[in-house]
Amino acid sequence: MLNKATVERLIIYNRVIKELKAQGEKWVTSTDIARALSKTPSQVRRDISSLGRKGKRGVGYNIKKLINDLDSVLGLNDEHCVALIGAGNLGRALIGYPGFKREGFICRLIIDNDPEKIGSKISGIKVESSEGLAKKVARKKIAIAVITVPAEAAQKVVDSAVAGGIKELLNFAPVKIYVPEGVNIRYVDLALEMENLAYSLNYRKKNK
Amino acid sequence: MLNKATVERLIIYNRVIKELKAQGEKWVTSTDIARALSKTPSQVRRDISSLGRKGKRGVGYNIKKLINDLDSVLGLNDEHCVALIGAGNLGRALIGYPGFKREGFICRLIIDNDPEKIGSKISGIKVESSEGLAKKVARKKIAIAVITVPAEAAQKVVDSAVAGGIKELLNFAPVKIYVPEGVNIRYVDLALEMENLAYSLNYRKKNK
DNA sequence: CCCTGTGAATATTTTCACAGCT
DNA sequence: AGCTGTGAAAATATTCACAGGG
Repeated sequence: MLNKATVERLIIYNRVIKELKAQGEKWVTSTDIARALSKTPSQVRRDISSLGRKGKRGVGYNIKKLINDLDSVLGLNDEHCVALIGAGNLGRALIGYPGFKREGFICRLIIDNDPEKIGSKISGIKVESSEGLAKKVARKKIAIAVITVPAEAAQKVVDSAVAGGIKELLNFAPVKIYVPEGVNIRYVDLALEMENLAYSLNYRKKNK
Repeated sequence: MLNKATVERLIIYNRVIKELKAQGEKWVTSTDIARALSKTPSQVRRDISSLGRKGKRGVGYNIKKLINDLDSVLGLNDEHCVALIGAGNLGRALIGYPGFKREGFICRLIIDNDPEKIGSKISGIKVESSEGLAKKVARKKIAIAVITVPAEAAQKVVDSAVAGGIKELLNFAPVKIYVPEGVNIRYVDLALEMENLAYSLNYRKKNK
């Protein structure tokens, strides 16, 4: 298991290299990648060597082979079934996001408890209530749940999703969620991002 | 300047403690906070002591004073003027997000180049084109820009925003943005989040 | 000669462990 | 007795620097 920071960097390397491939490049060096990302070449080499891939000394990495390895390690060769839990503005924005489908994430289930939304369709998928969520998730073999419900509803829907067998979650609700050992939950917290900016703004002001 | 990881934790401590305050608590210990966040008490104490605040040995921290210090260090006592650049689904979701205003972030400028949107109002603010963006930003004394334009437009609007004096940006476009020394840009990258989940899903599958 | 792969060195972050105040 | 504040230790992460293959 690679560490979190390494995986995040590998994902970005993969993007950059795919960009180069699209431009017709065949080889890339650690220095090229590093420059595109404001990292050190040494770190790029360390990260790539953790994949086991061997570059050619004096030349660099073969782009095609490197992308193969990256896609394979990162799990981007298969499609992944996703459930969207919470069909508000944010949820709808995510589903409509072009990178979503392109990278192999297929939304197969949309859940919302607003009676006005239940039964309507979003991007061709019918909105269902959270009644029997665990079963719905299991039946559709959902692998990833994206949580965009209000904070107070989040723990409950996560519990149901986990009961339905989901082990990978992306949570947008600004609240700490407890999951059993072995379940992976990532947080995207917009207020937290904004507050980070407020901190550095404030720091700047105080130390002017 | 506190390090990034410490600031992120302090922001969360602040939330947890405000919650406790709302429940009528007057004192909190490092262990209480740690438990709510799955961190170690030792780390909580280190983080809080980096604020300079002194707790009471044998008792813990006075919640009211601690919140004061946190709000003051984190810059949450003042309001911050925000520009939303890109008024698509995601941008509109952000502006409508309740935590946004509550935490003191006021949207004062909305930019979009879709002719259908220009002149219309979102949350009471008129949508303007990106023409003369630097001046618009400077005139309204915007401190923070939230970038939700498509990837290919992102670098350009960031350049204008920075030319207009903005030093704090939150970027949702899935592309590396170059900013001058001294400008702070944070990334929220939904595809990256999803790909992280794909990695651990894949890892799980391979090592079953 | 150029660039990788990697041991060793360095830097950073987290945790331990305990003295000391209330 | 209980919990903080903090040196010191441990664990992690990053960078240096160079041997060695193409």
